[in-house]
Amino acid sequence: MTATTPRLLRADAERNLRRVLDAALDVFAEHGIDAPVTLIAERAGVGVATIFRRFPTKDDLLAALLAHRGEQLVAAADAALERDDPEAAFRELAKLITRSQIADRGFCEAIGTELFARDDLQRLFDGVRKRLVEVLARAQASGALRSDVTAEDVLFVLYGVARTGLMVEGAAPGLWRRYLALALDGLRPGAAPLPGRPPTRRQFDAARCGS
Amino acid sequence: MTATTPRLLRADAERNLRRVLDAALDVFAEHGIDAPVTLIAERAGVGVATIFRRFPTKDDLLAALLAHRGEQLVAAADAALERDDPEAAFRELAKLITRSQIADRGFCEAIGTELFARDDLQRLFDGVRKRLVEVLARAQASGALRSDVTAEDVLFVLYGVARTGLMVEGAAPGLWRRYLALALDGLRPGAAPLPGRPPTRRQFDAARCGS
Amino acid sequence: MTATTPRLLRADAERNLRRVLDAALDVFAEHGIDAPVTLIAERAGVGVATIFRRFPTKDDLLAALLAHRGEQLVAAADAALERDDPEAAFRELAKLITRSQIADRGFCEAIGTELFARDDLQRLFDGVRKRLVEVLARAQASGALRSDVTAEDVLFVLYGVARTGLMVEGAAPGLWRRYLALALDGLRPGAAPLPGRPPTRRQFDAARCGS
Amino acid sequence: MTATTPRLLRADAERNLRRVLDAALDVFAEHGIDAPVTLIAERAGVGVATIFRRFPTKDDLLAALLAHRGEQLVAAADAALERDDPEAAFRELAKLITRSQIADRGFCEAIGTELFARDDLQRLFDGVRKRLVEVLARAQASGALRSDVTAEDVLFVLYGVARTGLMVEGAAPGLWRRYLALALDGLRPGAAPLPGRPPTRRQFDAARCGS
DNA sequence: GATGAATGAGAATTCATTCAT
DNA sequence: GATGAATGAATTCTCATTCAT
Repeated sequence: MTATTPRLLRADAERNLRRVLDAALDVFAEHGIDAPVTLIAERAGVGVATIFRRFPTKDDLLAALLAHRGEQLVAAADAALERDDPEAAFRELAKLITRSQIADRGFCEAIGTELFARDDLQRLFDGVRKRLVEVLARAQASGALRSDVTAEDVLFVLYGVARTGLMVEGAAPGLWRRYLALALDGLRPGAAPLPGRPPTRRQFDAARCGS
Repeated sequence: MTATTPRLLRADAERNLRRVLDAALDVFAEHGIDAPVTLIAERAGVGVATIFRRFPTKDDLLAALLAHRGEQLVAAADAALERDDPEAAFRELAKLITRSQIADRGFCEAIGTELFARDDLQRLFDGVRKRLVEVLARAQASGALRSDVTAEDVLFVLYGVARTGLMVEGAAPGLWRRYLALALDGLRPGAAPLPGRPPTRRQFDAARCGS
Repeated sequence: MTATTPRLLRADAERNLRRVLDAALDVFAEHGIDAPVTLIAERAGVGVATIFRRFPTKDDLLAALLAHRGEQLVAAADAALERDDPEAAFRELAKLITRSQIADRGFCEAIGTELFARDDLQRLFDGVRKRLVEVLARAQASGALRSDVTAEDVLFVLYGVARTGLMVEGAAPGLWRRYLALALDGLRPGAAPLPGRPPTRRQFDAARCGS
Repeated sequence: MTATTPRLLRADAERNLRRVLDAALDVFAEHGIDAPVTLIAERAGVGVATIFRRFPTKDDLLAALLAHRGEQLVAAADAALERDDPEAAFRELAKLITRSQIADRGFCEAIGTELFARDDLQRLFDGVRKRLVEVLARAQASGALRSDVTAEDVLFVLYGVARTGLMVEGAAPGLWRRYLALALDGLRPGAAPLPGRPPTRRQFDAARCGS
C-alpha cells in the first residue's frame, strides 16, 4: 500500500505524459517540427508549462519523440534480422525505415538537423545503421543487391523516398511504396558502377546533424 | 524633363527589381523559404517596402522566383529535347531538374506547398512536365527506360533525390550525383512491375500544392 | 498508537521544516531573493508543496529567514553589549551587522523591501537597532566616535558597506573588511559636522520597508 | 533638399528613439533593471518591436543607457579636473559619481553585472576611473586625502554610498549627501592604515562585471 | 501531512506587413 | 517611387502557487 502511493502519483502523471507524447506525436507528425508547443498543449488538454516541465526545451520534446522512433526502428530491425531470406530481410528493413519517416513528418524533417547531434540519438540511430549494415551485407553476399552501395547510401536513399512519400501522402496515400520499389530496383546488381565514393562515416554523421 | 523623369524612375525601379530578385534568389537558395524578408532587403541594398511594393506578399516574391526557376527549366528542357540520343536527353533533363532544386533550397522546399497552386506556376511547371513526358516517352520507346513509369513518377523521384542531395550537400558536396545515378538505375528496364498505380494528373497536381 | 502517530508526524514535520529552512538559508544566501522556490525544495529534498504548506508565500519564507537573521543579530548584539571597552564593542557590533549581510545575499537584498514591513521583523530588527543605540551611545560618550551620527545613520552606512562587499566578494573575498574599516574611520571624531539631519525613526522605518 | 529627406526620416525616428530612451531611462531609473521592456514601450507610447528594432536585446538597451551615463560622467569628470583646488575637485567628482547612481537605480543595479563586461562600457567607465586616478592623486599630494586608498577603493566606496542612498531616497530624499560626507570623512588623512590590500585592476574589473 | 504535477500569467524576442516621410 | 521605422501577433520558456493523489 505504501508502495502504491508513488505509483498512483505517477499513474496520473504518466497518463498526462502519455497524452502529451501522443499529442506531440500527432501534432509533429502532422504539422512537422515547426508546430508550436501550444498546439500540442491544447491537443493534449494540458497547459504549456506541463510540457515544459517534462521537457525543458522544445528540442528536448522532439528528441524524446525521435528517441521513441529510434527504439521502434531498432526493435523492428532486430525482427528483420531474424529473417532467413537475405533479400526479404533487406526489403523489410528498408520498408520499415521509410514508413517510420512517412508516418511522422516531424521525424523526417528532423533528419539533417542539429537535433540528431544529441548523443542518445546518435547512439540509437547508429544502432539502426549497424543493423542495416548487417542486413545489407547478407543481401549483397546473396547476390540480391549491388555491392557498390553502403548502408549510409541506403539510408540516404530511403530518406529521399520518405521525403517524396510525405509530399504525396496527402494526395495519394500509400504511393510511397511505389517509389520505395523504384529505389530498391536501383539497388539491383548489374548496373554500371556508381559515380563518386560513398559518404564516409564522418560525412554521414555530419549530414545527419545539419552538416 | 517631364518625359525623362518617369523613364529614369522606371530604369531605377527596374534596377531595383533586378537587385531584389537577385538577392532573393541568393537568400532563399541558401537559407530556404523561411529566410526573413529583411535579410533579402539588406542583401539587395533596398528597403523592405520596396520589396513589398512589387510583391504584396512574401509568397508573391517566392512565386516570382519559382516562376523564374520554371522558365529556366523549360528552356533547359527544350535544349534537352534537341538531343538525338533519347537516353542522353533523359539523363540530361533529369540532371537539370535535380540540380535546379539542389542549387536552390527554397525552390525544393516550396515543392509540395500551396505556393505551387498559383495558376502561372501551374502552367509553367506543367510545361516542364510536358517536356519530360516527351523525353521520357522517347527514352522508353528506345528501350533505355522501363515503361511502367510516368513523367509524374520521375518528377517525384527526382524530388526525393534533391531532398537527399540538399541534406548531404554541406557535408559531402556533389554527393547527390551518386544518388541521382542510383535513382536512374532504378529506372532501367527489366525489373518487376511497380506496385500500385502511378499518380493521376489530379493527384500529381494536388501533391505539388500541398495535398 | 494514536498518540505516537501524531508525534512521529510532528517529528517528521519538524525535521522537514529544519531542512527547508537550512536549504532556504543556503540558497537565498548564495543566489539572492530571486532564487526560485523549487531550487530550495530540491536542495531540501522535499516537495515544493511542503514549503508552501508552512509558508503560504515565498515572502513568508523569506520573512522567516529574516527573522532568523534578526534573532542571530540580537543575540550577537547582546554579546557585544557585554564588552567593557566601548569602542571595541561598537566595532564588533558593526562588524557583525555587516558580515551577516555579506554572508547572506538574500538578507542584504531584502533590506529596503516591503518584506521588512512585517510586524515581527520590525520588532526584531528594532531590537538590533536599540542595542546599537546603546553601544553607539557608549562609544560616543567615550569619545571614540563622532557624536553627530545616530544608530540609524550607522545602520545605513553598514548597509552600503555590505552592498559593496557583496559586489566584490566573488573577485576579492574579504575585501569588505577594508571598506568597513574605511567607513568606521569616517565615524571618528574631529570632522566637520555632517550636512543635513539624520533620518527620523519614521524615515528609517520607511526606508527599510521600501519607502 | 535631397539632403534633408534622410534627415526628415530620422527626425521622426529620432523623436521616437528619444522617447524610447527617455522612457527607458525613467523606467529603469525608477524600477531597476528588472523592469519589463513592455512597460518601457507603454510609457514611450510605442510597440515593443520598436524598441527591439533599435536594441536587439534588452541588454543592448541597458548598455546604451549605461553608455549614456558613462559619457555624462566622463564629461563631468573633465569639468572637475579643471578645478584648481585639489580637494574641491575630488569632492565634486565623488559627488557626481554618487549622484549619477542615485538618479538611476538601473545604473546602480547594473554595476557588478555582466553588462559591464561590454567593451564599450569597459572603456567608458575606465575613462571615469582614469580621471578619478588623476583627481585623487592631486588630492592626496595636497595632503587633503589619506594616501593609502586607490581610485578603485574610492569607486567601491561610492557604490556603497549610492546603494544606501537609493534605499533611503524614497523616504528621505537627499539623505545620501549625508552618507557621502561620512564616506569622505573616512578618506581624511590621519587614520590607522587600512587592513588588507586595495583590489588589483583585475579584481576591480572582475567585480564590476559580476566576478 | 507530503508529494510533485499542473497551471496561468508574464517575459523576451521575431517576423510579415503597413505607414509616415 | 523608395525608404525604413512601427506594429501586433505569434512563439518559447519561467515561476509562484494550487490540487489531485
